[in-house]
Amino acid sequence: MDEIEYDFRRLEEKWAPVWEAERPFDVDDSVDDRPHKYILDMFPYPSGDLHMGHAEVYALGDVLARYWRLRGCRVLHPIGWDSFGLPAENAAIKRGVNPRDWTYDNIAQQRSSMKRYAASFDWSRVLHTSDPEYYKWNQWLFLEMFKKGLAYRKDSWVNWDPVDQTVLANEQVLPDGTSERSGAMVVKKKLTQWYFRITDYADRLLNDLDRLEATWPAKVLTMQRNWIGRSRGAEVVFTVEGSTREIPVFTTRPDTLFGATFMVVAPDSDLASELAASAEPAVRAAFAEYLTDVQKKTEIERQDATRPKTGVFLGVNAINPLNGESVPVWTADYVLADYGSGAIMAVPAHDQRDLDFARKYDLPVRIVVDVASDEPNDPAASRVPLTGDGPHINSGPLDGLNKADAIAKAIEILEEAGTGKGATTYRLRDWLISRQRYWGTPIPIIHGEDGELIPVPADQLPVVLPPTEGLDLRPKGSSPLGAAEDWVNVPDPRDGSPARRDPDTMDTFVDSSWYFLRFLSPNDDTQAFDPERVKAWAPVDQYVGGVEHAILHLLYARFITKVLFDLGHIDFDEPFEALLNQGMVILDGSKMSKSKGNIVFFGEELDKFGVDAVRLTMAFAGPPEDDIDWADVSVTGSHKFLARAWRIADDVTSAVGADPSTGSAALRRVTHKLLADIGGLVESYKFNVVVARAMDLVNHVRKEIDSGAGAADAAVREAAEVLALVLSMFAPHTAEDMWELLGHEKFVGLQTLPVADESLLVEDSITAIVQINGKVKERLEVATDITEAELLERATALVASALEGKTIRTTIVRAPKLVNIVLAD
RNA sequence: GCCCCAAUAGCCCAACCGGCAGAGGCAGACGACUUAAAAUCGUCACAGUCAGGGUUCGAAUCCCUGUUGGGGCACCA
Repeated sequence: MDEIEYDFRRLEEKWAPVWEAERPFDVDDSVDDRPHKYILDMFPYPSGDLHMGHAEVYALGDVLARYWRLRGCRVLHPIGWDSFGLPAENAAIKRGVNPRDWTYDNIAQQRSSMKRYAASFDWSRVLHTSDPEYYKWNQWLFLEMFKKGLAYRKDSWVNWDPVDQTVLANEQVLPDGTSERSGAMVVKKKLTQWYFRITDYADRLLNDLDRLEATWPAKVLTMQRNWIGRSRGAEVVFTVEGSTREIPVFTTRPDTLFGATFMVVAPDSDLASELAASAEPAVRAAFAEYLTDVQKKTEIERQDATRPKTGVFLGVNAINPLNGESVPVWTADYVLADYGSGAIMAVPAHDQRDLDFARKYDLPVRIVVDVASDEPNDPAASRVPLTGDGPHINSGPLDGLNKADAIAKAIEILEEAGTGKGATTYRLRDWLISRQRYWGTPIPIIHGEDGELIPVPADQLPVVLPPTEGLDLRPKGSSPLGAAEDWVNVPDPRDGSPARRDPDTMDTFVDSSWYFLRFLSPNDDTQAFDPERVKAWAPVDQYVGGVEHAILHLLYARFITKVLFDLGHIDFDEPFEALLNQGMVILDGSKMSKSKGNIVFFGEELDKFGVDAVRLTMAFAGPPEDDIDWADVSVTGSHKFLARAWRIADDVTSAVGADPSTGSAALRRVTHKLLADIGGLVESYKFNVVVARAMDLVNHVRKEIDSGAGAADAAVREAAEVLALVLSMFAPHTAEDMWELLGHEKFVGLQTLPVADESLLVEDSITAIVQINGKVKERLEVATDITEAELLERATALVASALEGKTIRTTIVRAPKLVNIVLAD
């Protein structure tokens, strides 16, 4: 008797070298008419070794990649590294090593862990965003955008991280006002920086989310919609009294123009300074003092909506273009300089913030919408503004109209008079992409002595980072590259006169916003991506990654895709057809962290239970989007199941090709039911259910072998083969070995899943239930094609005693499953 | 404060269109094998679906209210 037992170490050592040598999952550029599927897992950042979060995402992504291969598709499943970024640089500074060495050492470690984990990646097309061969095309992309005016410089208030000593994009500042990277409280600084004009794409980025409704998580769609934050309304131009100076305001409620009793300008806006400058000295002093106060406030203080309103009168009045009324102009920090025009008309009767301010400074409150209510409607007394709908009053031409009609009418009047127009604004701001740090893609711009911005000529790309030798990488508020004299001083491409390179590097989110295209032709040194390959593979059919990128990375990738579409480089404008966000791996109800000491180590889990058991556990723990509490799952249980499955393949004694129709029909039904259901289950991400069904099949086969048809039955072989195929998605070593035990040639992962035989699924009898008043009373075996009349007759006969003396009010018959007899009371 | 999602056995989770609450696993009890243990194999038990109301012949499933947990947004005019 064969004494070999299931031993995950033996299987890993047996199969890893075979896959490494034969590369079954590499995809070449040959033409192939199978359907193509591009399955992409978010590529990792190389900080240390892989952790349990990686273990989850790469297990689940691989289930999908391997599933589509079993379905006969040609699958592209690449991997690479998002290897530029601050952590590398900070770690390098701390340890005195080169950020490049630190990064590539970590990549080497992660790469070997990833290979051990046996995800079916195409290892022939690995890319690292920190390779000049990659970032050359990042620079190309930047210049494409620069030429179209989509990359530009402006002087503005920016988010400054005082720890990392660099600017941050709005998306990198957390709601509490801290930096998502360093955790430091972000401060505002006025600096000239590079931006991408993402706001030009706000409408499309918002509207196109509708197309992703069925295939992206609702949560991500909501977050993106909130982030873009479109508001429709009107721009209304007020004029400063006794001057020609104009104050444009944005409002969503132009219908309440007659209720505007004052105006508010953001204190940190240019407009406020200008207005104050021409005011009398007392006002100037008061403004200066207020501005200083405001700028001392942290973001978190400023954003606290419950904070009492403060402000200063600017000493001027402005004329309401609709009714000619003169209203005072104030400045207050509840108005933001960088939203709308940085100024508002205040309608205290119908807006909470304006009402709070009016009450504080005793400004008039005028009701212009007659909101129906039983309570007395007096916002000035109740402190509650009237935000409902109703006929307008005190509003001249708008009187009697409801909200929607009054808004339309107000815009019409403004447009006719040339004092305003319908307008839309967004919460989304332009994407600030320059960073004052070393380890990133150099911005390929040369600053001429005359201040001109000159693109680095295409034949001089890439602009390669200078060596770190002699550079001080410590954060100091300006890019370390500026000190690399040999690098930064270059001849002006126009005439050879002295010029300087732009010393900043790009936000690493630029790198990751198009990497999915580079995977299609990673070694092409003539272009960023090959249009033929793009046509064959893109867009990505299935993207898999963490919800932490719900806004940042996904919004940027969508934006860049639309830019590339507009520039004619690609013919689609959404990068990711479907998105799966996996949850986190946690421990004992909380996030794993070094400081809490509650960490499960990736390598240790693999050592203890084996790669296959860990991967299977990731899939089996629950719905993929839920968090997995490692304390709640049993990797041992997974291991036991795999051993049980493997032994079945070992037990099979029938020959390859044995005709299953001669075998156990009951077992065949279970096997084929799984085959029939597996597609729907995997495609709706119910991997845990697939595993449960595979366990069920194992239980049935075991029973059949031990106390049924026996190991030689052909249906047992059929079930074992299906098991090997299904398990290849979760447990590649075990499945490959089972496939071999069953007498087949490698590779199980390149096989096609058999189609379910429908005729085996048809049951000829079923258990019908008999209810009285909706309560189950009896069960009976009936033919599946029983008629309603016959079913009712048999059911009635069965419960005859219970019906005695009762009046039947009605009967519900759902043949062949159910009869419900409803009695009159 | 506003919006969204969830709640099923001791635990993790299933349940197609409203039709017998249970597919699977963990933990548990018992048995077989064993000198014994582990491994293995087998058997068993356990909830009426967060609470309350409604619709329906019939509700875990649909509707309303609330509780708890999670997430998002939050001075964006």
